[in-house]
Amino acid sequence: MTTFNPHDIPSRFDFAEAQNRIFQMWESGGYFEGDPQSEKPPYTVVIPPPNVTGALHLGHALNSTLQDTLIRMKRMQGFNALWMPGTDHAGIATQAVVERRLKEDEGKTRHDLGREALVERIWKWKDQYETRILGQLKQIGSSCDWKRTRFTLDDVCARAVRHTFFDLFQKSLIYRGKRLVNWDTYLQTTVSDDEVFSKTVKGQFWHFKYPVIDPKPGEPDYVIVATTRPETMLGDTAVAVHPEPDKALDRVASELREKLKKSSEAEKSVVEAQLDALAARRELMLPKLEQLRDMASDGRRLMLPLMNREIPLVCDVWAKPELGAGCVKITPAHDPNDYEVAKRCDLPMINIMNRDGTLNVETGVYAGLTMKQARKKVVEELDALQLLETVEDREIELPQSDRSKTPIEPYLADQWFVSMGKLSQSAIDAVVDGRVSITPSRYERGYLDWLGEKRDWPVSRQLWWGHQIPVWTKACESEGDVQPLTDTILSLPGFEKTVAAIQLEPCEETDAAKRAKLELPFASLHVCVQSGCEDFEKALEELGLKREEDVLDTWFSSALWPHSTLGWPEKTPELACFYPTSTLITSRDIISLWVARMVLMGLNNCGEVPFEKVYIHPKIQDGFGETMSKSKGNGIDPLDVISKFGADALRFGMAHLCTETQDVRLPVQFECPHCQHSFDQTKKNRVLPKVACPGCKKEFSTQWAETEEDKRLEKGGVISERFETARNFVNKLWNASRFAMLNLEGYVAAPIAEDELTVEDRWMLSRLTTVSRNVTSYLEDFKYADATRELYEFAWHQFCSFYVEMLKDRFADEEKRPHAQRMLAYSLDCLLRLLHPVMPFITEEIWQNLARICPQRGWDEIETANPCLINAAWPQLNPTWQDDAIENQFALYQAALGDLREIRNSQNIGNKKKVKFSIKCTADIADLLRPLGVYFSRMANSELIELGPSAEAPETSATRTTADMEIYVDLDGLIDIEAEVKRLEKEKANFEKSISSKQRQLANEKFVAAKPDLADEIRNGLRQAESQLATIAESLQKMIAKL
RNA sequence: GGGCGUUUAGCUCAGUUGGCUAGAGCAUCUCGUUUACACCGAGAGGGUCGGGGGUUCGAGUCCCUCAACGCCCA
Repeated sequence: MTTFNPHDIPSRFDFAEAQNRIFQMWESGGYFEGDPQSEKPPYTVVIPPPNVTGALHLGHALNSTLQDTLIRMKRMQGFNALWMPGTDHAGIATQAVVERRLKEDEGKTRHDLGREALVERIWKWKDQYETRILGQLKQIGSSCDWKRTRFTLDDVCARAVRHTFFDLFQKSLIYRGKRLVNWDTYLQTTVSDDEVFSKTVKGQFWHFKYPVIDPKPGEPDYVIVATTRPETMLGDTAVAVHPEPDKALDRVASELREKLKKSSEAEKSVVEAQLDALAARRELMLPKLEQLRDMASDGRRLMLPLMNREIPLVCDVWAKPELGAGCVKITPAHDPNDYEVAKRCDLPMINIMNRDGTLNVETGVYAGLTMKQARKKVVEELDALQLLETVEDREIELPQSDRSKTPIEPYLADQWFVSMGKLSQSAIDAVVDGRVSITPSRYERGYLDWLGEKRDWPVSRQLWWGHQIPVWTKACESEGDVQPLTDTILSLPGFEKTVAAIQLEPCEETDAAKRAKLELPFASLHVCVQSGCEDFEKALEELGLKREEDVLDTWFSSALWPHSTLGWPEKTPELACFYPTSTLITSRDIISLWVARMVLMGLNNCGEVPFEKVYIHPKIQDGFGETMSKSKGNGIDPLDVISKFGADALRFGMAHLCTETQDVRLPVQFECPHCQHSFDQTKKNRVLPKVACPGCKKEFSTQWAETEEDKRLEKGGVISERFETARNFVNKLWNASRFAMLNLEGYVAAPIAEDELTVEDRWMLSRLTTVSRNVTSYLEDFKYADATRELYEFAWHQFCSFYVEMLKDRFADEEKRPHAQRMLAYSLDCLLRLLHPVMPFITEEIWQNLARICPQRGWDEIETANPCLINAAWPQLNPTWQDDAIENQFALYQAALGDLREIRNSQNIGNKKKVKFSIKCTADIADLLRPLGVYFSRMANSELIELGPSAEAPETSATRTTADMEIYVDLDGLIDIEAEVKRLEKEKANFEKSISSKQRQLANEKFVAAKPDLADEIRNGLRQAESQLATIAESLQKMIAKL
């Protein structure tokens, strides 16, 4: 072992060198590992698995920092801590990225490649990004149990998914049915609602006439319907009118009147005009609307043009009497609202579209046309038939797929659903009765509301990347086929209830004749097979059953994450030890998508909630309040921040900004790679392929660089100066420790003698006690910003600025030195422990350096320091050290020092010039100040000449008055009278302001009566302030006389 | 359209149950290299708390309202 010389410690912490070394030391030492056999109480956190779509950004860095801080504290507190890492296969997102690349690079679609080859490519992508993501997490310092890293599509998770699916299938909580889904015709898949965004585009509103069949006298020959999508009329199965047009119009009118009451002046006229129009419409239209209603009730039918299909006129509340002609065409298979109408009115649903977005055989001569072509043809032909009434221009909301950026078509498809009634209720109960708590509690409501809807969860996705649904299906042409097939399956070798489960799905079309016409089977037989029964699967296939091609929604596997990662359904020691987990830390946008589903799946599969606490952390925004994302160009890579400021600074900065109510706003800067100059990103420059540095004028490239020329430029970093404060703090801590080690030479371990404790020692112990208690409870309550603020203030402005400064004098004194060294070692030791969860690297580095100089430390009992800080004990100081009297005593000294320094500054006295000063105060105060008097010299280069009631102001002096004392600084030959007059005048004004405010309050009889105690306090304060003002006025007089 | 949140110093944020002159970091200005640290030290200037109204002896804090911004759900 080389000898350790503290003089060799550099004045900067070389984080780039240290981080990897320290991380490897932790990892190889097994410190990250949770031990299922441990006697210690478990504490478990599962990571929200990042998507393997791409690299991590600062939002992940925040998320990881918070989890790591918590798990590190718990580990130090003696828990058997486990932070379970992993990544998510992210179904559609990942497949879309790889498909897009395939298209761009090779001009191929997934169909050119085939399922197997595409999935293979996605695995390659996954491996590449997973490595990168896990690397990023490690760089941040995440103390996950990396050996347990899981992936939502790996074998362990796959078994859990299959087991869950089988269980739900068997309980009939999974079923197949037809539903209207968001269909992406480009990716040929359904997309979930949250993957759909609306775009406002200019469109048209066509009004068509549908002839009435056999109108009675007085009835119109046709009704008028309006649509923004004419081609859908091919699938119309009804026209609806409102059942109570009168009441409906009344309701609209009363809503408008409500709105009018709330309207600002500007809006009022608009609303009034709407009301007038409504009244006029009522006058004109109501009889016609009522007539239509009566026709519908009477069973009048319409002839759907072009298709020449008879369709009914029905009554339904979806029709809006306040709009158009009051009639609405119903296309159940291609509009969500119409779909609901069809269910209410028992209407047929005609699917007119193929999977690729072209029209199908149901449309007859239109089959094969695209939607766009069909629209043109339909309009032209209706026009030719003189059935086109009018066309209006109108802005329409067009739903688009977030993934492919193409329009969404509502589409009726076979889908697997999870029945949510019971499952949702179990998750609602868990939060209501407090088995799961959500912090901040305001997020509970969204969770409960969402679950309360109990909408069934469509889980099939027409993708290739994911868990393929483990169901084999065969259609039974007739009723007679069902039993034999069932019997055959039941008699297959290996059939057991634990291996396979059967569901019979009768055809929705109950009319046998119609089924025959549409070539529909009588029923479908579904067999769900457990994992590990390949032979049985084969046997099914030999019977002609085909496996479902769809895969499961990615959230299905994520929902199992807390128990699937621990090996469920096997009864593993891990599951027994670490489930339920302790805390989940995540962001608010996936509370319903993920958190709620984990709760209900955890309850279903394990009978216990998956976690006790959920902490929802803020979101990261840029300086403009916009969410960061790579696609906007304002995204910051955590690695850029780490390479510039270090992982500890990134972490500290993140935690420091993590307050309860606010999102984190982080102004984003470019950093010039040529001159390191950094400058703000603007909405303009953040999307450019290259940017010129305003400092050195040289250009650098950005993530948008595409041309070879641009790519040749050096790439500029994207960072935020928000982390400077944290970096400075790291440096401060580093140097304070360096100083400590430089002064710990000759340290001899021994218990700290209480009778040797000085006032400042006891102050430090009191502070340490309070700070460690506060930091502990802040972190337990997820108040990260409060915890870091407390640590920052304490470490910098108390430990460094006062305690360490004061120790300098004591180190110089051979006699006092050993005690001072023990105190310093002890308090630094404690500070390092407290800071470790937030700043693990630098604290570990200092800890190990410190151990080389003082391997044994302690208070009354001396112990050999733990080899690593990562699993050293969390500080638990003796609460009796907390001492208000000592802290007040110290505050007196700090107040006097502050005044001294201010006088020196305002008098422009150079640091090297020593001044003399006196303090006039009571004998009691003097006793309190005396032990600290010696430090005025070091801290303000000032010598305390006299202290006590008899102190007097020298002939030429500057004066400062506090509640407890008057400070006279002897400025013989130095005084700047004008400056002193100015300062005193300002001081006087302040006091006058304060006095008059107090007087005003005391003159308020009601206040004095209501709060006598507070009034007394103010009265005292007033007396003091008045006496101080008198002193100031006197000094001011004297000064003015000298002018 | 509904819900939640935010608006405090040039910037990023604190501000407990309403109560004495509203705090911090960065930035700015002044002074300063004394045995850790210029990624440092000392000090100063700077805000009437988004607008309006109300409750109260007293409002950044409670209530109403308007406005802007952000997120979630329709």
